[in-house]
This record gives sequence, C-alpha cells and structure tokens, in this order.
Amino acid sequence: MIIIDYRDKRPIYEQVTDKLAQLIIKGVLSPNTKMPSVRQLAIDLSVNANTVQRAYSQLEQNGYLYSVVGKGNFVSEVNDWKNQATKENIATLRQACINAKNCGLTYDDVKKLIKEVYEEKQTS
Amino acid sequence: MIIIDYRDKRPIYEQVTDKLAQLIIKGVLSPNTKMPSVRQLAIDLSVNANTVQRAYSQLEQNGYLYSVVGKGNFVSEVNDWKNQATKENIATLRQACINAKNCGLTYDDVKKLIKEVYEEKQTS
DNA sequence: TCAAGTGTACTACGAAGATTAATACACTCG
DNA sequence: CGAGTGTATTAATCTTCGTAGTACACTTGA
Repeated sequence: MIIIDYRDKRPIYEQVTDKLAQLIIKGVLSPNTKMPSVRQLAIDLSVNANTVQRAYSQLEQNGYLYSVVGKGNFVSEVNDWKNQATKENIATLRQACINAKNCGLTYDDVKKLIKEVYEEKQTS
Repeated sequence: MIIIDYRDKRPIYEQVTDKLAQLIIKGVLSPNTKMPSVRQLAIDLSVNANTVQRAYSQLEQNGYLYSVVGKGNFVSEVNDWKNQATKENIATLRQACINAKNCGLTYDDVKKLIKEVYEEKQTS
C-alpha cells in the first residue's frame, strides 16, 4: 500500500506521513479505522518503529489521527483534519496579508490579487 | 554601529545582514553611500572577511546594495529594494491565497479576512 | 496475574547540511 | 607596480536532522 522511494530526498517519515494523509483525505481510510501498529508498519516498510511513530505523531498533530495508549492509532473524523488544515491556511494567509500591508500594498492591490486567483480555473 | 550578539542563535552573517538592512530601510545609510570594505568591516566586527562578504552578497540579492569590483559596495536606490521586497510579498500572498482557495475558503471569506487586516491600526 | 501487543519517552549515533575560515585570483586606481 | 577592493574555491568546523536502540507505561485477553 505504501512504497518508500529512496531516490526521494525527503526523509522517510515525511513520505509516510504524506502518503497516509492522502489515503485519509481521499477516503480510502475512513474515520475510526484502526491503523496498523507502529511496529507492524515498521516491519512492513523495513524501517525503524520510531520512524513510523513520528509519522503517526505528525498526522495526529494535523488532526488526521488520534491515538490511544495500549490500543492503537485511529483515523479521525473528517471535520477534525479539515478544520485544522483550514485554520493553518487562514493563519498564513493573514500573515501574508499583514506583510503586504506593511510593505506598502494598498487594500485595492490585494483585492485585485485575490480576485485574479479566484477567477483562475486551474490551481496548484 | 553593529554589535554581534553571541547569545543569538542565528548565524553571524544573518545578524549582520539584518542589521545593515535595517539601517538602509530606516535611511541611516542613504543611496550611493559607500559601505565599509569587506575586510575593514570584518576587522571591526572581529569576524572573517567571507562572513561579511556573505552578508553583502545577500543584501545585493535583495536589492539593498550594488557592488563594483575593485571599488566597493554601495547602497542602492530606494526603489530597487522596495520593489524587490514587494515582489516577494506578492508571490507569497498569492500562494497563500491559492492554498486557501484549494482548502475550500470562498471568495467572500478571503475578502472578509483582508478587510479585517486593513482595518487594524497596529500591525507587526 | 501475566504475557503479548500497543503507544511513548529518552538517548545516542551517523550523515548531511550550514557556517565560518583560509587562500588565491581578478580588478581599480593612484 | 602596489595597495585596496570584490570574488571564487576549497577546506575545516560546527550544528542540525533523521534514524535507530532501548526502556517504560498502558490495555487486553487468556
């Protein structure tokens, strides 16, 4: 299910984190599903248990998982991670806006910018 | 004029870069002023010449300085660095806006956010 | 109760990157 | 030409980061 790409320069825990997050976002792993244990997944991927632990820990911080000591890790409700992601995006957007204001951009400048973005069809 | 703080965890070249940038932004160093030579400033600060060179190099990249081989480094015109800083702010603002759009924020949500920012008195 | 399975905390090692230093080169100008 | 300037290259040192090893704490079922 998960394949580690050793040509990828990013650390393993980050690759695992991203791929699991994708599976959750796409709904392949539905809420309250029990994740494989850190040790089991570590064996499957041939990595250290702490590496998986770190990935799980990140996913928990981002609201994708919740963990119960002695029982395991489970997929969170959709709203949990959706709200989390939205909050962070709002925070960074606000900061970017403040910076723009401080460097002299006017209210109209910024309004024009966001209008452009929202009129584009494709975004990435 | 410049004091290096060794309790500061940031690298020396970054401290020097920031403090010189502040002096330029505040107008203490006006356009076309000749900066101290890399070797001279290195002696004054008791650091290696390359460290100063790196700071100058960064300042040049950000449009604060221009250098002439064999002659020295000089403070740029105000518009040079102002435009540069503005460009970067616009780029990050646009990206933040795209992310917000992708995570489901509506056009009105974003408009409301920037309105708030521009109605605030103090910003940092 | 205990043993197996679970998450977690702590420490340490190794590699990779960042920072600084040493040195040599190229240019300007008197 | 020589002193002063910026710049390129290389090397040494330092710091950070990713990963691994190990021990601890909890849950559950036999």
